[in-house]
Amino acid sequence: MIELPNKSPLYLQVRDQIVAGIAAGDWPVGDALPSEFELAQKLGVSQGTVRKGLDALVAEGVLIRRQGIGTFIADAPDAWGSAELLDTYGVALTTVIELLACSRVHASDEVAAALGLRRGIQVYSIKRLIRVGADAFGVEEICVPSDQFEGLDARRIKQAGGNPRGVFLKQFGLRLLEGTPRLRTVLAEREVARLLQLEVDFPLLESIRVAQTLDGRKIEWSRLLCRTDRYAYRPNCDA
Amino acid sequence: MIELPNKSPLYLQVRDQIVAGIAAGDWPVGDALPSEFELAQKLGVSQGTVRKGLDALVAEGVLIRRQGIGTFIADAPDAWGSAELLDTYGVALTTVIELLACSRVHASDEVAAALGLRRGIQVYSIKRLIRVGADAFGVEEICVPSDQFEGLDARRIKQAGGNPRGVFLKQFGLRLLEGTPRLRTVLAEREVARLLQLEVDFPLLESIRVAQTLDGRKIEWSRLLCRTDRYAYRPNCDA
DNA sequence: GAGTGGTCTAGACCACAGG
DNA sequence: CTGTGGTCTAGACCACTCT
Repeated sequence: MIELPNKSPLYLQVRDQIVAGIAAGDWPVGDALPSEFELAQKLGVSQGTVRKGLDALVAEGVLIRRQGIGTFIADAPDAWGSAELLDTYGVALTTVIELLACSRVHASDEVAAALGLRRGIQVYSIKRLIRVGADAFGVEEICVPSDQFEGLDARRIKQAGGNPRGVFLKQFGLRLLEGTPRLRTVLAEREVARLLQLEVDFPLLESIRVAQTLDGRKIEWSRLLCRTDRYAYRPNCDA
Repeated sequence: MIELPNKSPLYLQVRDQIVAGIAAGDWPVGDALPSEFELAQKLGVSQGTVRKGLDALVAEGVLIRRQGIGTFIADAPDAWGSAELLDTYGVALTTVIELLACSRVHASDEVAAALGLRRGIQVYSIKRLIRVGADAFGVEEICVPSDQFEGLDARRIKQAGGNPRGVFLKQFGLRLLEGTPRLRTVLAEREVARLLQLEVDFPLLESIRVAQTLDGRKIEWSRLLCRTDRYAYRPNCDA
């Protein structure tokens, strides 16, 4: 394609061009990319090479192919939605998410370390309650550096159907890929116990993840605390 | 390739042929497959099609490609080895596995249900202790139907370096692909508490997985019970 | 029918490992 | 040097969706 004697394979350069185009907002969410043949011509490579370049993005869930129709920019799935909740007999349950708060706070040392930020820098903290039916299943906290998401607030998240990832993508142009969780069991502290209507020190499952942008910058830290006496949690770790 | 008007794409048929060849023991663990061009000629397809057919198996870890050398049958990774153990600051730790027992027992209802077996049928139960340094981190139980692994015992597992998957593959010709875990927090029962040198009711993390063969038969159930007060557990769920 | 993704080929060249 | 995996092309055809 371009004249630069870049030694990386052409299909990776194609991938990078597409990623750059997405980041630049060439094609908003839901839009179709140019066809594989168009892209091939525009980039000066063959259709097969374009196809291979897009394969990885399709596998990552960034693009969606529909035979006979086109290739589309995928919407941002909810961070929580990428997991499954099972009852004690393995049947999948559906959940409802309730936005509790979105506030600007100082990053805890843990969050700062995980995201490679200076200690005490400001982050947005988004708290959500996850219900299954009338039952409170878990609470989730999401932290992102405030300088990358200036003006984030509960209103904007609610407008996006309560999905922070949707706001990150559509309002701030950042798509996040989930990392694999770090798991522990912890005992419920007072605030969490209250939200989940459990006694203090009830044993909970903690799942901490760091998500990164398409170009590999770690940018979101999240922690899920949930009860697993009535349900089992099945993370899904692609990324 | 073959004359059957099979409507599945050629590269999937190639994949199936290779899988069949592996199952038939055409190439033992560590052996090289014929080159991509040889396979192409033998199967009557082009090299690109063979390559695409092998891609999935490479991604699944069944095959290993080495540029300039060849494509090799991968060894069976230890089920536990596919996870990571982190200390409280995110540094990866190495573990040592100790085989505790391998016995023939009646399947619990849970195991039978997970593997689609008749209730109470016989299974082999393999128990292992996972240490980090001198510290007992967790206990793992693996159950497989006894009729598929006639003659399995502790001696054979020890000969394979304590890795049951190695025995399954090399002695019984069955390669297993890991499923995603179902997670819960549970309280330590007496036997587990004793093995981990913890008091009864100490909160543990439980991770239950079902692994299946290359052709999709669920055949192994495993449960890990581990302490996460000093360590964090990071499963790795590819499959 | 026209346009899209999905597959396949034959042949070419490159990058790498080994004798 | 040869043989391997790894990339790339040009062109072909199929399968699907929409109009």
